[in-house]
Amino acid sequence: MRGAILAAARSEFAARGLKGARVQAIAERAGCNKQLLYYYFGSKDGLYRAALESVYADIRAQEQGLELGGLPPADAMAALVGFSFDYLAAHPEFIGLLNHENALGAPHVRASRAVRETNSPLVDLIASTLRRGVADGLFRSGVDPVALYISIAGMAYFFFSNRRTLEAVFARDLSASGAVAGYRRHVVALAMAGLLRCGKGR
Amino acid sequence: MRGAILAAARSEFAARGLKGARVQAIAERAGCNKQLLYYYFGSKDGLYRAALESVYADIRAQEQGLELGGLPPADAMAALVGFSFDYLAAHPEFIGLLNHENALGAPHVRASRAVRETNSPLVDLIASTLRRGVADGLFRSGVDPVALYISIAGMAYFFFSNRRTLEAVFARDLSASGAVAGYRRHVVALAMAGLLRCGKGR
Amino acid sequence: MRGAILAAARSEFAARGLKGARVQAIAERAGCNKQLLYYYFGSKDGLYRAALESVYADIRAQEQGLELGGLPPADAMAALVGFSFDYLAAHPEFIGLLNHENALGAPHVRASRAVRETNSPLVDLIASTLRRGVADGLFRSGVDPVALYISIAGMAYFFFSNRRTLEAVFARDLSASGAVAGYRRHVVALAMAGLLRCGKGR
Amino acid sequence: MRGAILAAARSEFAARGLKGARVQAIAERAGCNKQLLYYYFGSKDGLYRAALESVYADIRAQEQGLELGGLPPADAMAALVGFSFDYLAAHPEFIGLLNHENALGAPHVRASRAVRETNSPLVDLIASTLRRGVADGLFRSGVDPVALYISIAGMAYFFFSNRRTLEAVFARDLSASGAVAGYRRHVVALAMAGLLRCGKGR
DNA sequence: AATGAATGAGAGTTCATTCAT
DNA sequence: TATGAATGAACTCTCATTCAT
Repeated sequence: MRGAILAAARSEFAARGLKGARVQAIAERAGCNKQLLYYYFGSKDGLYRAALESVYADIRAQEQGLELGGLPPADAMAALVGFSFDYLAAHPEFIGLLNHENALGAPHVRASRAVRETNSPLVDLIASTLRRGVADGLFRSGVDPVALYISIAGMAYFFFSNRRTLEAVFARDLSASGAVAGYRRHVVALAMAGLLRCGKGR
Repeated sequence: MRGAILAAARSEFAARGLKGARVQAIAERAGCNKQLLYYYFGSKDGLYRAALESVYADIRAQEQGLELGGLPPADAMAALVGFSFDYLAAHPEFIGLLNHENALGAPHVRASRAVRETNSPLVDLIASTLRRGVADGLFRSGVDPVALYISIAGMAYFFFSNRRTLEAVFARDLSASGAVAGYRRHVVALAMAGLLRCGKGR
Repeated sequence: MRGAILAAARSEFAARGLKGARVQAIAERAGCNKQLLYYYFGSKDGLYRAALESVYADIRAQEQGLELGGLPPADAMAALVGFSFDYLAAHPEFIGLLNHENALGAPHVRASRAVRETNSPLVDLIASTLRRGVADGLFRSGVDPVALYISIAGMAYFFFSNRRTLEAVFARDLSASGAVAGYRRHVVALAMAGLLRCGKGR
Repeated sequence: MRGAILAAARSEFAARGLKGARVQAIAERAGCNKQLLYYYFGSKDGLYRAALESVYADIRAQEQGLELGGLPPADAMAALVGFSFDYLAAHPEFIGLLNHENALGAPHVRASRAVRETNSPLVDLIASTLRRGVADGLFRSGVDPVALYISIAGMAYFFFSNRRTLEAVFARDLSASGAVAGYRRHVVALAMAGLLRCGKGR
């Protein structure tokens, strides 16, 4: 039951934010009554924090499953870009929660030790892959791994996060599987071309 | 007074979204009382729509001011990337409004003819610049202008939109002017390197 | 214009009562703006009083037009009953205004000299007709003219005033002209039979 | 508590109508806070419907308690007229609710199955009593029972419903117990005389 | 673990009315 | 005579939360 409440909370908070979400709606989705949420999580805010931590825990688990050390740097980097894209494609709730949390100024993420420690493994992975690629004479040097992570994630994140307005202003269906796949190729190509030294790897 | 209300609404809706924003707070910021909002805009929703259209009208005006036709393709493209970045840096309200609108599924943007017709000029500019660059043998061919716009905008948008959580998980200050300038250089470099054919333009 | 406002006010107050009526709606019906109502009538309440007095003035004028002195008592009485019925049939606004005024405890009617003096002519007419009929041996004696007026008016008033609920609970259309005419015959017959001494007049 | 709210609602809606009634006032009369009304009845409108149905249920119950089958037709009819009068005398809330409901066009009564089925027993009682009286040669024939019900009820209803304006225009106290009793006698006499064939029953 | 009853705080909206022109 | 701008006062309704069971 606790798990069901948490899952319902993730959806509801992702869709409507902390204040916009309705305790009643979460209870209904979870198939229980409101008071049980208080029994388990103390308050709406407590439930929100738990939901937020649970999505960060999930992405951390997935990232730690990545085994790219054995791959050549270019393949490893392409896999990383693809993973970032695919994870966001598969987890719209993660995007919704982050957007609302950022709108609030991210106080809960700041306050949560568990969350703060989440993304480091991915940046480490990027840093080491970059180093290997530079050492091989394959990648441009001087690329900041954090900046690279942000730009790679941003290309995918913005596509999914702002899909509805983009569809409206460009009069394009960006939800069709073909459109998503096409954009994924574009992102991987742009990122790889942006990293590779000329004359190499193509 | 009407203008003051609209400006206050832009801030408040950007910060808290349609439901989260308080009519009272908007009135206070505008220096009038709540009822005047209803007098001018009919409802909270009507005011929200007006605020949304006003920010789109603003960005359209700025984009139409861009005169890149006379520049060489590479310079034009670099200017475009820079403009996208700088506009978002200067207009956090635009980001806030868009995020909340997307969280709702973008019904107001869909419904607004004025907004739907907004972004085309920029994509046309990208498309013609790309064509010129490809004709010069400078840019890779086969790049979709809409995808390119989304990826360029996304790199900047995500940085500003998710700055707070990124600061928390990477334990970095991304708000310092140096950090912003550094990331801007990264984005321009990555985008240009991603577009140029090798051996050209560098 | 003043007349148009008054007519609009009669409809609106009849339909919704003093508090339920909207100043804005009255102005729209009259084809002017709200502020003009204040210019002419000072306040919503002042307009209400004017509307109330105008309908009472109208019914008084109509009643005073009745010339029944020359008719035989039975004919005169039948004409009176018919007139009461027909007036209410033709003036639903009168009914609406009276209902709402009574719901308030009739403070405006009490306060208005003009209104207080309205109905006397009709009761005088009833009283004299009754007297003549009793003198002729035609009518029962001992009938109170005020009570008679109330019962005669009530039979018609209730029919028109409560028509909608009566239609619902009796599943009958009471608005068709046949239904109204049938009920009118019933009322006249019942009243006349109730007044006549037996063996007389039939 | 639910019952207390319903009773308070009956008074308040009867006195001021659906829109005129104040939720706050109902709550105060019931001795609870506003929100509890919403908890039990969902909305002001829902509470209004419940109040309306409860008064109809009450009058139905009272009517069904009438046992007139064993009385001679004239006595039965006189009892019926008296009952109608006395019920209205004792239940001013019923009158207030009906007046306001009719002013709205009776949408709630129309929509409520429970209410629509209410009044039939009384009309059946009138119809059978009329038949018995006609068969005995006592009553006039050709009297429509529904019309008879409306006229009988109307004589009483109008007296109570419009008492305040009648008092004002006739400068009479119609609220004194003597006045009410006198009018009651008048109504019973007029109705019975209106029904009886001449030479019978007197 | 689960639920009906109850409440304080606050939100959006409506409306009569006034003022300046 | 006519109108745009502005406001105080209320009103309905929603919501997170608590308590007793």
